[in-house]
Amino acid sequence: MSDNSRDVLISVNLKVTKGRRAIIDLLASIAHPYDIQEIQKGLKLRHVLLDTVTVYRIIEVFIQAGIVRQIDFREGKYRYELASDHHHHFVCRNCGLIEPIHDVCVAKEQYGLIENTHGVKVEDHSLEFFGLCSKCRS
Amino acid sequence: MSDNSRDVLISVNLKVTKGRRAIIDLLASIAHPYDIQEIQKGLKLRHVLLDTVTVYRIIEVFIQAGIVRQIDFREGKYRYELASDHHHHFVCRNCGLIEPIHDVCVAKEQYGLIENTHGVKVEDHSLEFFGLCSKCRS
DNA sequence: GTGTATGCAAACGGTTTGCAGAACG
DNA sequence: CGTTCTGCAAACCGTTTGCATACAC
Repeated sequence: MSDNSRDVLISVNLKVTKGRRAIIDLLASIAHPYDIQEIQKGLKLRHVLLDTVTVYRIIEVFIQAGIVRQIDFREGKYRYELASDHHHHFVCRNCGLIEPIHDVCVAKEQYGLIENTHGVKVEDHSLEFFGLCSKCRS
Repeated sequence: MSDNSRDVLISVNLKVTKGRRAIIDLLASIAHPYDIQEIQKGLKLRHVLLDTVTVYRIIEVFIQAGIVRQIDFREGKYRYELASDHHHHFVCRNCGLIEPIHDVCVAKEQYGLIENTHGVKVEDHSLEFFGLCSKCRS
């Protein structure tokens, strides 16, 4: 288990447990957001057995601490990824392929405008693109 | 019931039924997206009684037809609004207030770039902002 | 008349809650 | 050692499915 996971937890004042460290390591290693089941199975491959409920609770704590982001791909469930690595996704509506979009985020540039116009404080946003992947186009 | 609802249904080749017309009229009248329960209750106030399942099925048909958009505010359920009126939303993470954001949509401008870079066809996107509303800031 | 839309009952999947025991600091 | 985290069982809620009846075209 990486030293990084311990450091991350300490930096946000969370207790260091085996499950929490393993989830941070797992999320740091994946190419696209995982749902709760995938996280649990990924942990199992790493010989870390956590109850589904525990995974939910750890993820919830991580979201509150701001180190994990909750993502919706219109599947009727959420996916999760580390918040540190800000980017968006393209989701194929036919085969479900998920592709990270690493281009400049244009949404953040709008925060100031929205805050001034509406008197709110913007902290986060969701931005996902939907359509057909190259395979499903043909 | 408005003539508009009949016209909309005919224009997308859907059968004209009382429930479908009522849902279109309802969605055309609301200031922010409704969830399934709110739609059903809103219909009840208009003396249109539809089973929950029927509301789900009508909404599903409308999404396929492209006249309704599905929206996620990280509540564990979806909300719906007419697709004709493209805009985004600000959601207060404390009190749940929903505010429409009518500024220019910067996400659509990215479609071409993403399509060229990733070889996909972008058809739609989600873009919602989260934070604290003016009341909850203080 | 034919095919689709609706209502009802039941199932389903993701998520949350309560409580007792285990582990962190 | 006190507080927090975890596991287990059960409940919860949004959503989907199967089938019989009613309605649109």
